[in-house]
Amino acid sequence: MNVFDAPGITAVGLLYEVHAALSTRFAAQFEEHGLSTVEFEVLTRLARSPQNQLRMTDLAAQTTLSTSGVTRVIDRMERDGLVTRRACPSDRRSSFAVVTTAGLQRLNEVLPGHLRIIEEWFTGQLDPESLKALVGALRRVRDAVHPCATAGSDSKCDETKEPEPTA
Amino acid sequence: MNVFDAPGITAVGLLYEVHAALSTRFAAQFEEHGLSTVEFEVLTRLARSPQNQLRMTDLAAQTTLSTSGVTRVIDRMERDGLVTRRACPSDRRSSFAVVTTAGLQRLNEVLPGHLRIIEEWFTGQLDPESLKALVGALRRVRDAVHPCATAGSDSKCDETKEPEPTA
DNA sequence: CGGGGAATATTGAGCTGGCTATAGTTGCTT
DNA sequence: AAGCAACTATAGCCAGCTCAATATTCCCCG
Repeated sequence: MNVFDAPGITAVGLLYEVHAALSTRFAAQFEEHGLSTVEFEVLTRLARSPQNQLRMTDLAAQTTLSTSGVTRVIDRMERDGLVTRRACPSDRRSSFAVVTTAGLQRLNEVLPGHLRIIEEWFTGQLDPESLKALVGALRRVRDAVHPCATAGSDSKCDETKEPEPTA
Repeated sequence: MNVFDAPGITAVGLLYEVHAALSTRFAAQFEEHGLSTVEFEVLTRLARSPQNQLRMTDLAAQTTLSTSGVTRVIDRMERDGLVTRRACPSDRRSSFAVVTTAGLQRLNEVLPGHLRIIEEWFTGQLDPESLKALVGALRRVRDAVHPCATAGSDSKCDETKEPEPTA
């Protein structure tokens, strides 16, 4: 009847609802372990990077934060002992954020519950074919609207840009 | 090999990526018309409500904002002439937010482009069967993790809680 | 070499939203 | 009928983020 019932609106609305529900649930579990969502994201990104480290700029590119946002979240996490800063030997402008053993341990405390929630709230709700269809459709959309897609052969978008882990 | 390649992580990561890409694109278009994402969401919610109005509390329940957040966004939108406050005749504690004709006009300026972006970035990337599968899967997850689902027969979750329009 | 433009991280200023307290209102209960 | 608990909107305070400005460093090109 009205525009708000358009199929596209419904689909996007569902996507937003699921995203919001998952985000809220994830955040609640992160908080049980004294982490915010961005802190978990930073830990994850660092832990899956070579030598458990990433330049501030690259960390910003892999998260939803600006570079100044990264500076501040690393400030907090360094204060809490989860990461440290390390000067880049080859470029004195850059500095690395390195996850500490305490940071890795914190991540290991959080991950099992995180995976359990994903299973309980998301993947476990779908039979394998539906999940495969969902992932396939999302991947197609992602590939089509990926920042690289619109920027053409932008070299900034190299293969190191992985799907965001969960946050 | 490592935990980050678990299927659930990949699926959630894709969901987050698509959500982030759409959010960013939507926000850019909203900004062309001088609206923020929450302002668009408020306009949409009001416009699809009876008499173009909603109590502050109900508006908060239908958005991602707290009640004080709603107070403030309505402050800004009232200042910009998009909505007005109206006292509730039957309950002097409540007040309605009512969308003005200027607000409706602004919404009508934004919506066509919004729908076009949804088509271009999302639904248009999928063949009809894939889109149907995607919507079906999302709906199943949504129904399973919907706030009402965990709260049991919580009367606060009535049928007026629709899928979020797009933001 | 050496200068100008790009890149990098950080800081300050400002905006936005949540949490909590508060004041006013309602309606139930005894 | 009175009191009390719940509800409603708002204001104060604070956390976290982005944007713009800044200082330092790198690189390219003459």
